[in-house]
Formats: sequence, C-alpha cells, structure tokens
Amino acid sequence: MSAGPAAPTVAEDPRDAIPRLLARRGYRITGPRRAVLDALATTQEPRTVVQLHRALGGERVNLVSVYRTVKLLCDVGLVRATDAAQGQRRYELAEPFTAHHHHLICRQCGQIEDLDGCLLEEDVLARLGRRVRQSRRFRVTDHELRFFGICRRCDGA
Amino acid sequence: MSAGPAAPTVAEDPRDAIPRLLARRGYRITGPRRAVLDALATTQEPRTVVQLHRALGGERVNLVSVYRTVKLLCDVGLVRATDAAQGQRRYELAEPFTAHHHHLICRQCGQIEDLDGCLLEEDVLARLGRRVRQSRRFRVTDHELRFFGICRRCDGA
DNA sequence: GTGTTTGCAAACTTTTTGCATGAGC
DNA sequence: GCTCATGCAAAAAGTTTGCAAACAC
Repeated sequence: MSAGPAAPTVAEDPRDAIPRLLARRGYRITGPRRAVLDALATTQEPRTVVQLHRALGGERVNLVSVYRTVKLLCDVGLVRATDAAQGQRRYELAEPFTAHHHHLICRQCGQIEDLDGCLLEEDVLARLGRRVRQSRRFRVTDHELRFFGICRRCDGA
Repeated sequence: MSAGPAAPTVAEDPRDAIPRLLARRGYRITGPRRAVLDALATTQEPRTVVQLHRALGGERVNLVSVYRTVKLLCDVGLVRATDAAQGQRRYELAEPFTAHHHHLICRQCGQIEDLDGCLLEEDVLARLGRRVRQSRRFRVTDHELRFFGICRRCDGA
C-alpha cells in the first residue's frame, strides 16, 4: 500500500500504470476509460477509434467517449497517433508502455503491423538529430520508420 | 558554355512528363488536371487537398475535382499520400518526380518539411527488406523515415 | 457534495457519389 | 461524335461540441 520505489526498468502493465498516472494528474478513473485502455493494451497494432469502439463489445461505451478518451490520452502523452497511408488516424500506447518499434503498412488494404525493435543505430540517429537541429533548427524528439508494401493476404499467395 | 546537362538521369519537369504518362494510359489532359499538377509541382512540402485547392487560386477548379485528380494520380502511382501526425492526408509527387527524401514533422503545429536525401544505407535497407519478407511474408516496396519534434517557429526561440 | 465525465443529439469537417452538362481526343 | 471529365448538389464518413444527467472522489 505504500508508494513503491520508482522502478525505472521494464514497464509494468499499462492497465495499472496509466490509471495511476491519470489519477496523479487529477483525472478520474472511470469505466469507459478503463475499457478504452484495455482495448489499447490488448492489441499489437495501432487501431482506429472505430476499431477500439468495436473492441469494447459488451461494455456499451459511447463512440464519443472513445474519441474523448483517446484525445485525453494523447494530450497527456500516454498514447500516440500513427496514421496509415490510407487516411484514418490510428492510435497505440506511447513508448514507455510499448517497446520502440516500427510499422509495416500494406499499400493495398491499409493494414498496419508492428515490426519489433528499432533498426537504426543509436549513433546514426544522434548524428542526424544534431545535423537537423543545426541546419533546420528543428528539435527532433522521436522518429518513426515505416515500410510500405504488400502484405501476405493481399499478395495473392 | 557547357551545353551538357549537369545531372545525367535527373527527371524532367513533372508538368511535362506526367501529362504524357496520363495520356499514354488513355486519360485526358484537362485544365483542372494541369492545375492540380502545377500546384503539386511547385511546392517542396506535402499538401492537403484543401491547400492544393487554395493554391489553384484563379483557376476556379471545383474542390471535388481536386479530390478526384489527386485520387487518380495516386492510383496511377504518380502521387503519394504522406499523412501528418495531425491527421489530414497530404500529397506529394511520387518518387520518379521528386528526389527520395524524408520528413520533419512538428508535433505542435503539424507542419511538414522535407529532409533531402535518404539517410539509410542501401545495404541496411536491403537486408531489412529480405528479413521482413521471410519472417512476415511482407513485400516491402518503399519506406519512409519521419522525424518528429518541434519546429523553429513553435520552439519559441 | 462537488466538479468531472458520460451519453445523447446535433453541428461541423472531410471525402465520396449521382447525374446532367461540357470538353478532350 | 463519342466518351470521359467536370461541376453542382447531396450523401456518407469521420470528428467535435453543448448540455443535462450520472458518477468518481
């Protein structure tokens, strides 16, 4: 029951950690918020608001509340938007709660898959960040590498 | 003095090349299509349909026609969608007509800048493509590297 | 009990579609 | 001249807002 030592190592279950973070900021932990969080935590791939809403199934949460919850989580930095080439915005848990990774995006059906791990070397990224900061005065905070192509389902195989 | 072109294989003006490619495929070369093409060819950064429409200015082209033209050009592969973190879809000329490059995206204002050149090594990409193809049966056709952060205007400085 | 959050309805934005007129080849 | 492309209106899809009731703290 006492506040534990901040274990800065591997992230715990986001379904415990995120409510705590929200509460600490003064937000209330409600059914709809837990439900949306669950839907976000139980998938490997970025989901649209409608997909999240559908995933709630029996929970009977209003679509608008899903929009609002996702927006809240994004504002607070716990969720990130990663949009497909096809247009709909998709959301996934932000980095402390999800391992750094990149995406495979099918040009045909728009499906997004996660590609575990970062393929870019630390030092290459650092060098680039410095370069961009000097030449463009753009302060890089993070990056994303996306691979486009044809997924196995669309490939006819 | 030297009459020789400095760069051997650099693409010619897309405003000439693209209409020819469209015509070869049986599409008609119309005012609205030329206008949208102009708007795409005269910018360094990916634009939304509304921005393209605004850029047409005096041309008096219907917004719907801009949508349709952009969609046509995408379908034929001459234009690519690259959407911002903020949600709106943005379009730019595809690779034969624009040098391979990546993007700087401001998390605050959504502005997208081009970052010339590709920063990834050829062989690294090739290795990755092979790996993904085998393990996920995903056929990579192209990639995009995006850097997120704060642009100079939003950085207050 | 108090103030935040939810659900519902409705507004608003973005994108697509149907159809008659107009333009390219 | 025969189609294909455009403009207009309207529909569909996606997202946001206002407000009273419900719930977390």
